[in-house]
Amino acid sequence: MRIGFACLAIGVPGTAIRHILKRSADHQTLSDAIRQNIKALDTMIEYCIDQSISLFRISSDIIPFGSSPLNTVDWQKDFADELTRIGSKIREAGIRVTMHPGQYTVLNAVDQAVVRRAVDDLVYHTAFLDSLQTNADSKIILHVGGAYGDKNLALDRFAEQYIRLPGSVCKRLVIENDERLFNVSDLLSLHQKIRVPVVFDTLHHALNHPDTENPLRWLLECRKTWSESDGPQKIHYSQQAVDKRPGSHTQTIQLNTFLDDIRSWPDKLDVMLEVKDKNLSAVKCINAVRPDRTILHLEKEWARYKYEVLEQAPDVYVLIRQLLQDKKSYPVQSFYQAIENAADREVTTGHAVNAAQHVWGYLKVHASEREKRQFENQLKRYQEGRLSNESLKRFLCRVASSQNQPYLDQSLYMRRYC
DNA sequence: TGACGTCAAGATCCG
DNA sequence: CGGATCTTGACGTCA
Repeated sequence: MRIGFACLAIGVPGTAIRHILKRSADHQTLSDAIRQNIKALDTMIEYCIDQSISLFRISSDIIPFGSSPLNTVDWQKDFADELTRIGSKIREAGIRVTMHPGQYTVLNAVDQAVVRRAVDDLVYHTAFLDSLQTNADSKIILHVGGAYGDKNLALDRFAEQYIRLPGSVCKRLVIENDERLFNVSDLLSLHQKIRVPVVFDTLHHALNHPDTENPLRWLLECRKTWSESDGPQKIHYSQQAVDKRPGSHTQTIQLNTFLDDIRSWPDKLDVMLEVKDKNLSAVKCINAVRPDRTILHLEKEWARYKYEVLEQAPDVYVLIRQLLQDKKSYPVQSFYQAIENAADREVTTGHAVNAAQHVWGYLKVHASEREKRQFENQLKRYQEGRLSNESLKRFLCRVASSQNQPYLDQSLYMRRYC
């Protein structure tokens, strides 16, 4: 089983995608952003290789206004060398990259102008994957679109538009069940007509399924829609956030639930996680399913999580340190269970002060007298409620960056503030 | 006409 | 002036 994540990596410097607003989308701005975004993709692929993540969704915003006449940049030509280089890296590492146009790309619309824009968008996504020269398993995932009062007519319109698409687009296009209109049964009937592979989305299925829910049965039905050249069957997996709108994704993947859910699944399967903490959940789930993992992998994870856990729950911090003492063990489930528990705690001022002082312990060695005074002052202001936790961390993050402390730089404690 | 989703750009506020 | 914090954007459908 391969497990991947979508679009952005938390706590990985240099992977942020730049977004451009319409009103500032001039040639130079777009060109600069595209150069930066392609560089960010390269960094992201390096990260995937380093973490042995073999499934990754590239953000549709990698080329801002990629399918709009607003974009006058000939990016395929201007960045051909770099794109080819990244593509080779992806192929050599055996990474499967995919893309997923959003809810606003509606191929089955009644309005022909909307259909034209949807086609343009699919052509753009295809052009991007083609520019990397990835093979046919590198897919573009699309929802069927709107119902317009008659689901069957809407499905027919999708099929009509599909057969008109350029072959290069069809080669990559796959369809996904959605949470409201088109369930997995609708998609399988569409497959009967146009042979397009079906991505099974577990949470959408739970919210919108045919008479029999039985997820495993439908997962296996969808499996039949994937041919050899399409690559391994791909599914989307997410969990429902409690007390949120049905369909809202959780902050992190609950590992125990995930392991329960995958128990009956075939081994040769690509699972794209849809979750707020992105790469963090991907690494977690990979560590839990791969047989080649050792406690060294958990220690590496601990280095990233520890200050965050210390801030949330010092007792859990102590517990995890004990958990990692036996170097012959591999307590992956208890380790992540403890981290998930810590994340559910309220951060108290006392704990936050304790964590900040702990981090400062590393920084003060190389800090200037001025920075030392600043820290004492910031900490005092935080304790008095005159400074936010965020501001305090931002200060620590600035000092850590200036000291070039990658260990702290990449700590999740700092992730939102660097 | 606003909700839906998403998160950074852009705007504005504040010391 | 620079950093912190709030608001908007960009898309199409549907209630």
